[in-house]
Amino acid sequence: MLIGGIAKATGTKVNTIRFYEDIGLMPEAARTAAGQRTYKEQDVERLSFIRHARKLGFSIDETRSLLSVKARPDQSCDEAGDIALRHLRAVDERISRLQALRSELRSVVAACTGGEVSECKIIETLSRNPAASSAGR
Amino acid sequence: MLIGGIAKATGTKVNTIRFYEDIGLMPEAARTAAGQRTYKEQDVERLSFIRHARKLGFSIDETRSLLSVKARPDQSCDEAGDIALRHLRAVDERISRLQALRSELRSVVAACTGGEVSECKIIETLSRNPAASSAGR
DNA sequence: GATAACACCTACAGTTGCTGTAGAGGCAAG
DNA sequence: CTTGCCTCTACAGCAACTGTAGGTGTTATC
Repeated sequence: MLIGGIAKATGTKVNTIRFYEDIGLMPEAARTAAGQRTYKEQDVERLSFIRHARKLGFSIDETRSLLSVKARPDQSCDEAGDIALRHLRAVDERISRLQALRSELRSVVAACTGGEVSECKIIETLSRNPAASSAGR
Repeated sequence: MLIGGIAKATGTKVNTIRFYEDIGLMPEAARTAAGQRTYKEQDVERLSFIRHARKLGFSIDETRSLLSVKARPDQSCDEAGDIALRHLRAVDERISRLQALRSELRSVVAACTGGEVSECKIIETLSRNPAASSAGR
């Protein structure tokens, strides 16, 4: 199986696969005599795992950790649990932030009366000092 | 007022202000004889506007559009309304995606029994093919 | 055997929105 | 006149890819 095959099988772009190899997330692929990368079922599985983790929003580094946990099947999976829990908390926080943002945006949108800019509450709202309440991180 | 002053006044990093000038989001600042940038109240207001828009998640380009709408106070603010509405929709979508992701993550986390990796549902879950249901964008 | 079409190769620039660093020069206080 | 902080330019780096250029391999058809 060449790189295009594994790309299709996993829904990953070819360049992305080479990128994963560059950064060591995928192992260096075996090559044909002409230098083309070849892959086996094992590689497809690993790449699927990576893509799934990435879709769940795990960073490359977290994905790397999950992979290394996976590689030691006889040890405790607490580490994986930790990573996932930490990530869940981060997602929770992102959702709350986005929800707060949404409610502010909604009131901004509702304030648009369609009149002239000088009367437009959107522009007015944005012109007010935002730094007052939120602690910038 | 020098760049450090406006930086403090708006909670923006100095480098970020220079960056905004580079990309034309802030006008080229007037300079002292020695070449140091100087700012007036007007600039503080513009930068505050920008920061507020950015905190609401508007992209640099959207912010640029909002600024140009702001600059024409005698015209209709429909354009600003459009931008804000489009952005609201995008935020809505991001929230739904994150919520879906969260529920998947929750079940992943709940599946961790603390035992060995070979029994760990986290690793198992991630190993399953993720491409089945979700239409990648 | 020639040619076309397509997959693959390396290497690197570009994306977004900054942030950090290096090395040099300005400016007020002691 | 030195110390210490501010400012300057110019550029590298972050995440996580994506896209491009310019070249080579492979396969199918004529």
